[in-house]
Amino acid sequence: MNIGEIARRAGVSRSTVSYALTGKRPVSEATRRRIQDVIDELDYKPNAAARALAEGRTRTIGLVIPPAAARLTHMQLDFVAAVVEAAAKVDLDVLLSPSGGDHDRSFERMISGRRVDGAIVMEIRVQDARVERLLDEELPFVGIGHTARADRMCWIDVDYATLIGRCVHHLADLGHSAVALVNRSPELVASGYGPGLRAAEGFGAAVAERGIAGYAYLCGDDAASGRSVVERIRAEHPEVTGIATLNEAALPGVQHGLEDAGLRVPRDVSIVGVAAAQWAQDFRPPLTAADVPAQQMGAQAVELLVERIAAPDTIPRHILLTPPISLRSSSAPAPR
Amino acid sequence: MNIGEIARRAGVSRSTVSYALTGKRPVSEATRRRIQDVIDELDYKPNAAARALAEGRTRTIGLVIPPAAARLTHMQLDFVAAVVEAAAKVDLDVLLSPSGGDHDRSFERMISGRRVDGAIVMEIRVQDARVERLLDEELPFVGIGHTARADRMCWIDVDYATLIGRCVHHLADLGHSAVALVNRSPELVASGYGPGLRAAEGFGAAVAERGIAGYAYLCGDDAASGRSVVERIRAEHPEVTGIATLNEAALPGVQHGLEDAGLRVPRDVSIVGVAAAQWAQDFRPPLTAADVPAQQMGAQAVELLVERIAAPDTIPRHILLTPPISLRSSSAPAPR
DNA sequence: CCGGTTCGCCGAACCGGTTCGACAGTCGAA
DNA sequence: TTCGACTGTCGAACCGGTTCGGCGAACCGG
Repeated sequence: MNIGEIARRAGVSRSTVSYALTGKRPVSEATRRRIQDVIDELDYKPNAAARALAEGRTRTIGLVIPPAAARLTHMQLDFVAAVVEAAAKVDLDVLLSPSGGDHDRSFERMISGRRVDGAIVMEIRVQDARVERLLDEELPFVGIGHTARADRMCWIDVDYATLIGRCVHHLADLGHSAVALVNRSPELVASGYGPGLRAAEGFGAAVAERGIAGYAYLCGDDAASGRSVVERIRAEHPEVTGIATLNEAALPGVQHGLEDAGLRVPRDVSIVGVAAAQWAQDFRPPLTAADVPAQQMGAQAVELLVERIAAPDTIPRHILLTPPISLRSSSAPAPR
Repeated sequence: MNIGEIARRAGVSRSTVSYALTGKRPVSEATRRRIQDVIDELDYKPNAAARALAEGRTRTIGLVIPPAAARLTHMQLDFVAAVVEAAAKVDLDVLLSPSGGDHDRSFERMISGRRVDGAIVMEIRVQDARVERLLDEELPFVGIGHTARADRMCWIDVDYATLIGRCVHHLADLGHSAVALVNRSPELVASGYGPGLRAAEGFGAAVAERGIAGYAYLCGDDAASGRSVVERIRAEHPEVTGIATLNEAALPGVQHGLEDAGLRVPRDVSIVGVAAAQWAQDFRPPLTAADVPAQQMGAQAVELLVERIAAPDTIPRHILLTPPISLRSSSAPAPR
């Protein structure tokens, strides 16, 4: 069931079969048919490893996701699904590597074993060892998020500073005069997670601009942490009536916490977030949020990567997204 | 940067380098060190495609997930994460293929291109073309769910019939005398999705056994469908006070629908489900549910697959899980 | 001192494709 | 009628590893 077998049965040489298959050189219609018939009969499919070895490319892209320990947010999940789908559309396979900031075995295998033609790396840090590694392996890649040295790489990112800023403005417009930011986990932000850092910046700037009180909180990416951050906010700044967040995972906990404190959303406290559209809609009450277009980002990431694989030495392109805020039911005028 | 280069620099033959690397034949300590030094200096990593070609195995497993169009449930998500993690632990890479009941290009590439040593196939149907394909390619695989001819393959499944039965019994124990089943989508069940079929069976049996009224509803896998199924239930059988479900995705909608009807959970209506533990906990109110141990299933699936790759001709093993129901706050005695 | 093991390494073949140079045959133009 | 171009195919080399048979040297006991 290899190419030699096909060649023998069709009475031609192996190279002719190869050319008939790839179309890289013309083959007469008659032989092409004869070969095709044999192929159909045995339903032969070329061996991927052999082809990869000879061609020097694998027709596979790597997708580096956060380690399994940290469960993916809905946004990330939608993104992964979109990447897989977009890749399938252009006949690329997707190899998964669950790798954190430091490159581990899985990541290393993927990169230096040349198992992929390029990679999409999620959850980029401001300083990211994986990016350095990819740069000096000269493997094409696209980051979801960007490092401090943004010009050296292709990336797609969401403008968290602006979005969180808009959340604050939205709350201020509604009359809220004391708001809190529920950021991502301390570890993540400490490790230089861009969205966390930029959300804090954007929050600070917007709060200052509007002259309202703003308190930034870090919060673990889980419901329990969400609940306890509400307790802290209530204890330290009971006057807070608006919450802006990019921490999806904590939100159910935040909700529980507010309930425990006898507070209703949005009557007593408004919540505005940055989240996956579907998820924001299904939240109760439906969440006023900047809907991150994760599917679109996934498709664009693949597009960008394919482009870069084809032309690795061009100037890296960047895409910075700033989706509008969708008004839903979780925000309302401040109580008085 | 290939094995020949290493060999030349270390002053040995290519085969010796190979043996030093794999340990498949003894190499003197002195040469081993010399080779290792060269390898470290150039940080050489063997090319995966070449190795795969020569060895006849790829050190990669395939994970066949439902197509991206249908978003994954939390259960499935946890499962995927667990598989990736478990695979990484034994130095296996994971190749993703989003493929529905009919095998498509991506699936076909994976299987017949021999890109993987084995596969884990999610969302198995009672009759599944992919299973047939895998069987006649003689590629080791593990199904999540089982076909009508269960003995021919390895699988892991959740005993939905029993679990939904237990949900009914739980509701009956609480005094509910009219209950409804919110099943998965009509298309899915029509296509022979085992859990949907067996949930209906289990529901029917338990309802009959307890002598209570039971109504089975199919329901799309999304919030909107959840809302409308509640409307239908209210219209057709207003006496229903208990809902059993395995449709995670519809549940937020069910919740909204009940709210719209002025009904509170669990005061007016109890809900019992089969769902991912984490998700059930974060639901509001926390969901009484049979917590499907998705992480454990993922790990077991990998384990089973590895076993099967090592010994393809043994009798297929099966694992049927029946996790206990965790009591949370969504179920309560029937109102009277 | 000799014959048989054992140890350590080498060379060649192989895995299954792709690709390049060459060559025979046909055709058209000079 | 000859020469050049083009078409269709072949053979061989190559991609970068693994694996097997064999060979020389060291080592052993008799």
